[in-house]
Amino acid sequence: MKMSAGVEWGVHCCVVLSQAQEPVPAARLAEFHGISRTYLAKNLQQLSRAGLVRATEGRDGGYELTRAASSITVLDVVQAIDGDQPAFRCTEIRQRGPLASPPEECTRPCGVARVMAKAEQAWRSSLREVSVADLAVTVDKDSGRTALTALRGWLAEG
Amino acid sequence: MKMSAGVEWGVHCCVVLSQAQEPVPAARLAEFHGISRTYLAKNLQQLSRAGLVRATEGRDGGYELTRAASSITVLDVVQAIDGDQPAFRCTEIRQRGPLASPPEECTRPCGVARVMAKAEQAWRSSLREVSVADLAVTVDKDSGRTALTALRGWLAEG
DNA sequence: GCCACCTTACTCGGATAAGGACTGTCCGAGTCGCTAAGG
DNA sequence: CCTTAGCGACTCGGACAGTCCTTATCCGAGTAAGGTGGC
Repeated sequence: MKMSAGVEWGVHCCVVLSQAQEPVPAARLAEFHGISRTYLAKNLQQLSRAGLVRATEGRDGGYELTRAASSITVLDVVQAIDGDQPAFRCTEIRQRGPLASPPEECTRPCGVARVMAKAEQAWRSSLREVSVADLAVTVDKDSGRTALTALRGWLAEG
Repeated sequence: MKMSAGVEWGVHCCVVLSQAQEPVPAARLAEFHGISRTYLAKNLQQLSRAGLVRATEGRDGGYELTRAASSITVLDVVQAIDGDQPAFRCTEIRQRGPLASPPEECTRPCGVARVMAKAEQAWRSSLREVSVADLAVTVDKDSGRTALTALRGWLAEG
């Protein structure tokens, strides 16, 4: 099981955008993180489709958050980039083979699927508890309260 | 994010093995579930490497659980087949770019990685709470208390 | 001096290749049970 | 009748292709700002 690498970029980009007062171009976000400009664009498109960020075209355009960073959860970003389909997909093998369960007994999901679904529910709940704004605070604390100030300064340079 | 399809097979196979009194060949497990015989063998090998099942060669050989079904958790099976690496892998992008964090500030994992790790911890905890024996009971209940009896009868046929 | 238009440069978006992982398959090495011959 | 050697068949294990998804990249359509010319 592997999560898309773009998720990490997307989350960090949202943290950066939470500190910006104006649209930030994708190229600038890529430069800040030292990552591929073209591929990051693809991930930002997914954030845009999910409605987390708004894209402004033309000169002085770029990306900006569509709502307050405190109301964007990490789960929102993960699902926007990595998809919202569950990791475990039941293929209903209980209905196959010589002792297949008859369809009338299969009104509820398979027992295995229920266990997996519950675990993923716990995973999503944990990610839902943390917002982009929370992350920004955490990152700032880890740096000794200097990261956000430096970030805002760097953004103003552009 | 997608979990290997073999996980579903592995869990169901463990439930079957929990009802067996003698080794069950891979071919028979595949027949029971109506799935590919050759590919299932690959997944069973992973269960064997993880020490969850024991393989007996030669005639009347096959697979059997190495310990009580009540002490084999769903998490054990998932990690045996899908790997035990975390879904989220931090690439430390905080240490890249023009405002890279100096290494001396990076003694703790990145804030984003910590959130992801906590969520996966919750996911693993949920899977750890359910054993293969629990699953067998669940499957039996869903079938109106007929599945396990039928399964044991089918196994005895061989 | 003010307004309208045009040019320009910059932005995103979707369509297009390369790589890697998962899926699926095969055949060979090893082992156990059965059989048959001998004592 | 019991022991033992040989045989046969069955088992798993690792090595080998096919296919899908993720990763990575490019170029074109659209847009807003800024400059320029006219009024």
